[in-house]
Amino acid sequence: EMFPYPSGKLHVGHVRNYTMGDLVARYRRAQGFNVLHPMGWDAFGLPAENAAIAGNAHPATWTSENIRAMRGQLQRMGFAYDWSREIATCHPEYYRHEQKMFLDFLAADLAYRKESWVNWDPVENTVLANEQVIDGRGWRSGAVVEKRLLAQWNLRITAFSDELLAALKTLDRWPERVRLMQENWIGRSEGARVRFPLAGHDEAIEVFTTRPDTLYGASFLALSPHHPLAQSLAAGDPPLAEFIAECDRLGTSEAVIEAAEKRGYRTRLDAVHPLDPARHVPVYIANFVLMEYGTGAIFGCPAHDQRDLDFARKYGLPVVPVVLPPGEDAARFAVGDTAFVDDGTLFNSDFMNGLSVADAKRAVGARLEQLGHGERTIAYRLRDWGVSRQRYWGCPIPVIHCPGCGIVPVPERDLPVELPLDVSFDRPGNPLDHHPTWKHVNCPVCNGPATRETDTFDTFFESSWYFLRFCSARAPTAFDRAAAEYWMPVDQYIGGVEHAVLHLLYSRFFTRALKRCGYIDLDEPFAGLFTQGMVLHQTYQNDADEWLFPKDVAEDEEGRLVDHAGRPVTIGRLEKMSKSKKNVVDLDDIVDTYGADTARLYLLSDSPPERDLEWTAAGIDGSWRYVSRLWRMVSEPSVPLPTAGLPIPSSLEPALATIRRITHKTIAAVTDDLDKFRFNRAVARIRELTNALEDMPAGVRDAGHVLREGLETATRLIGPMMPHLAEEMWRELGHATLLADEPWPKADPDLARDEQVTIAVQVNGKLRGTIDLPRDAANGEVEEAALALPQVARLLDGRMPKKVVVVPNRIVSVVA
RNA sequence: GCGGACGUGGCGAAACGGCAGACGCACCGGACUUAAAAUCCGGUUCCGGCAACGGAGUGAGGGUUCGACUCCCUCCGUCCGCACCA
Repeated sequence: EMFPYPSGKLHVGHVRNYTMGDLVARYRRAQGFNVLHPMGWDAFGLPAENAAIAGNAHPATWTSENIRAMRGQLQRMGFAYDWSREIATCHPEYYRHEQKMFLDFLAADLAYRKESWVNWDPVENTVLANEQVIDGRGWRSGAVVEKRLLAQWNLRITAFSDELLAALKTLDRWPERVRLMQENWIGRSEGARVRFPLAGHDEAIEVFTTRPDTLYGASFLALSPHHPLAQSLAAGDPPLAEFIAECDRLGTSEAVIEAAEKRGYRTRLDAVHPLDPARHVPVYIANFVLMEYGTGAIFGCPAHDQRDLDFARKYGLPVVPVVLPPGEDAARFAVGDTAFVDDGTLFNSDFMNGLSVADAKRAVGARLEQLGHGERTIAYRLRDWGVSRQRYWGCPIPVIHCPGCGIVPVPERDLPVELPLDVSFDRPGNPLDHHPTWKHVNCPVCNGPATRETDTFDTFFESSWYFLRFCSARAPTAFDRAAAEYWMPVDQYIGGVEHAVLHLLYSRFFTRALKRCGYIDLDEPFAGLFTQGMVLHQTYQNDADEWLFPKDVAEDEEGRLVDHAGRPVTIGRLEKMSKSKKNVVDLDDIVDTYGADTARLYLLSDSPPERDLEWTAAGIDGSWRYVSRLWRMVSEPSVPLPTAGLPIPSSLEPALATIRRITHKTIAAVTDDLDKFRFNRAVARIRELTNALEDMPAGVRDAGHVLREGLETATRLIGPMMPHLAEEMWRELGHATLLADEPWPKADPDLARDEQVTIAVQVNGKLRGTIDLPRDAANGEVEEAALALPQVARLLDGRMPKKVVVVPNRIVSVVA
């Protein structure tokens, strides 16, 4: 399972995740697999630092106290982890290894420092993510966010764009949804780079396009405000500088972009059409062109791109169609308010005239390459991963800034660069910057005065390789290669879908980067992935619009919902459990009241594991009743049980044979369900078995043998789900061994096979009755029995059926 | 806008193309109890019928098939991801 951030307390969502993982681990172990089931702590992160700023505790203390509390909760739930492999990423014994990895990435050109445009909050003195900018203002400070060009460390994930995309096909045990999300995120587009020379200058503007076939329809060029050329033009053009500054003020969040009007600034430059030097097109700076994608410049073909069309209409630029829709007349076709973006036949396009879009792309690509004006290429949406954070509670980035030597990596012998613990949080900004001594060091090259990098790694850095550390958690190196190659890849990974393009993509990249640096021969970290649903709960609000905890809501005498002050309470939406909405249940309360097993069983039984689950008081009560019933069945059996281990007599009363059959069918069905992650079905099958055992006929010879087999089977099958009670049941049934060490039961196919089968009979597709026959009866016999049914005979009314289809042991379909 | 998933009783849900609603929640009736809780027994898709039984039914409409919750097409709805990506 994905390891948790030690936020303070385990919540029910965690428990659902870990219950599934524990079930899989225990089930596979019982099947004889060598199972590694580790647990650890993703221990760096913002909440710890915020707690420190609020004056509560030092991040290190806060984090280790949370770990202690949550470890206790995990143990109370009975999750079978190998605690000897426990890791916390905030320990130098852990993060020193990723500092070494970073140095290796630097050497391999997989890490680099680059200036990039970021959202800067001038009050908090830190970079903000796009999500943290609301209406152009910092979400906490309310200050207008500035765009700043800042030097940040990046990991070159784009070096693996094509590999990461192509290898998705090999991840056949991943949810389709997650693979699609990664595919879209990587965003591969085939197209071409085209160079437009600038009229009267030696320079050229390079654009990226997926539609080089529409090149003859070009009527303008547009550059991103951050394009180097735009920046240099702005130096001698104050209105342009103002235009660019205005674009920057708007920020880059999607909501802002959505609302922003498309605007352009006409530069004094014109570009020469690469295929027709006589034609010149105007060059604009436009607010909708992204510097981060393609080349930061586009050519506009209004007839065949809606956005370009809108821009052209606004600024009065020509609209020249070059792709003729099927069935249109070339002489009369004109573009109105809607650009034509589909396939058609090229026209107005010189050598491409008459070609399809696909053929024209090939033709123009070849021509551009021949002329040296461009080349076919592939663009990706994926951008390199910026890992610098202006935060204290993270792994120090192991580099030194020397005024003489520039950026100098910390020599390996000086690792780890330990995070100092004697810091203060009384000033805004990064405590590492204010620390009196920590950042001042001598340059490892020239020995002159220098300073440490005070940014720390994004915490996704730690979680990108922790699974490797688990394979040999106390190794002096990052991991023991042989151990890692024995265990990896992770056979079954379980976690939330929210990491589809974060942790799960970063880890895939990291594994490949480590391979390139010679750490391990491994491409993919996670062979099997399962994304479980969230745990939801009703929300409650009183008439003062205050959110209420479920346990603070009660019913008054008239059955209305009220809070503790008697104010009326309304039921809100079903939502993911969250502290802010207070729709949470306290795990310790649940375990105190019902026990860990009841909680585990409930989390497995009510919904399919990939779907969201609503937590209800009635639901947990229901599981508790079943847990109690199971114990009663074992501790007060309805029929006296023979001693454990005696053979079951081979000839049994038919009623007993039926129960044995159900027992063995249940083994087969539950095994299949667990293999396919259908945990809710597995629980239902076990309940069916126990229902059948409760109907055990009294006073029949050998009933005790059959009941014992049934109860032992139920105990073994349910063991991985609720291990505590299962061990008690196993002992109560007279065994001295640990159930956890018992092998998984095997179904006996001979005992599971039905002797009699019930066959449905349809007439004209409608069910009209059933017939009971011995298993595998001859088709003719089955047909005869079906036609002999009075209901069938009545419908046939003496006629011969037109057709009879017999599906052995299942159904007879009569066409009258 | 692009991509994807999902629509089944009052509710959570089951159903290799083969008896729709397993299992559970809730509810209704009964037993036990002075009473309640717990427990046990029975019922519970809808319509008609005392019943046997008949009819309808898996978001809507069409199609393929002896047979469709399941496969195909169109539409409606809900949810999720991405999105000025050139």
